Amino acid sequence: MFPGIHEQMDLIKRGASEIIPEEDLVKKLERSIKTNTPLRVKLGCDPSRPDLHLGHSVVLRKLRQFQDLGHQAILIIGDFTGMIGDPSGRSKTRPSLTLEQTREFGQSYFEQATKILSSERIQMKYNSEWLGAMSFTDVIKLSSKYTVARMLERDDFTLRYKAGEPISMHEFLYPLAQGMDSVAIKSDVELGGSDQKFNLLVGRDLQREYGQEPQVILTTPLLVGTDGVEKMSKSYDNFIGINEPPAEIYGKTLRIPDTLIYTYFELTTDIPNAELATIKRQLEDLSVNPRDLKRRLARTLVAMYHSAEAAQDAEAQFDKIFIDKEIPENIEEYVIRDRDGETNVVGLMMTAKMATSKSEARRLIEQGGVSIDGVRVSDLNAPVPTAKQFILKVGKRKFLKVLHP
RNA sequence: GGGCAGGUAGCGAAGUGGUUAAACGCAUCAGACUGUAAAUCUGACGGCAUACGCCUUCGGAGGUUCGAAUCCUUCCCUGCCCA
Repeated sequence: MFPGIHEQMDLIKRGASEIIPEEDLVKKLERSIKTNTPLRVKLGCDPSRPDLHLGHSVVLRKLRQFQDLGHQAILIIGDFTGMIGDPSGRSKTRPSLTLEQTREFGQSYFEQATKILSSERIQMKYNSEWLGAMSFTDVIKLSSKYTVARMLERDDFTLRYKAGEPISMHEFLYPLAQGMDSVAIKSDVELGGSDQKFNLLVGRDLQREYGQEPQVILTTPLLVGTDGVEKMSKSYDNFIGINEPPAEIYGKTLRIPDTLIYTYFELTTDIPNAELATIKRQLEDLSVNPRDLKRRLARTLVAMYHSAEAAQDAEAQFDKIFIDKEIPENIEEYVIRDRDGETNVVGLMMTAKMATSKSEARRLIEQGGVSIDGVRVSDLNAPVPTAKQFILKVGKRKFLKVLHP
């Protein structure tokens, strides 16, 4: 029923950043094959940000591979831990959420995650189920199992501590809470981004404390965002969301720096290893224009989250707008209503939400960023055209079809 | 509990009574150049006013003053040291 051990390890190791300890994973797999029992593979989700992006997809795809190998995926929605906010990689305390908010986000997270995961061999659990049931006594017992010095080993804590930045007590509880998740579901393997390493290791310690065989941890690299500098994250606004429309995914992908092309192919697509090697070579010897590889990457991603047709479409639209400088086909429409505020272009931009203030609208016009039906608006007092409908373009990529009632 | 240092625009960081809507850097946005890449260059970057100018901002509240981010009182928040 399960593929052979080498076949499994090959797939599992691909794109993994660390497996700790690897020999334990081999042992677990061997036993799984022998006893015909799937491994319980855990992935904790932080529901504080409800929109999944390619950065999340890296580890989700890893989980998917385990599913494909016949193992059991267990998605933990951290509704309870979401109230703490994971301090990983943060230089600041995160805002805490209410249980209700995290629940809501959790549901949406699951829906999005299943775009990547298989609907077979998957379980979803909210960790409030067991964490919420713990008494203060339980929490004291739990915290007695870890020392302050060990907590401070964690890079981000150390950095913050040395920099004189605040660290709240409850943040120390986060790794412990996450570790309890592993105890609660008796996980064999836990996946996470490489910034999760510490938390995942705590899970091992706690399982041992609670008399279980420690989980193996597998970390995946952090995907660099579209800015080419920071890790992909909503708060840096450098993300490509898996729920975004085809045109967005396509356009954003084409805007990533060339240096990321290979990594994106490697971590976010299913392109076979042999192809990957070719791409790497092409990028190195420049036998292919990097732009063409990037276009392929963009098509691949749109196809993954939408469809092959959508990918073709997105590319055609893109070329039309940016290469032929034409206007796209499906533009949002706006019907003029408030005639007082919309006698000139500046007012129209405001009410149609193409600018956040009149000052901004003026600024955009002054800088030559606004055009109507392809003609640059140069007059700050330019009246709204009387034509039945016209195309308002702001910046490079914001279009609006404006209609008179 | 005591002592000290801080809280300035998205972030970092100047500014200690008036010419400060507030230097500078980063981020952002627009334009040029391009492959909507990177790099680079130019400009903008609180709001309202085409401009003059006006209004609102420097943790919160109150006060002193012709005038405060800058002085005083008080409250909230943070870090460090001592106990």
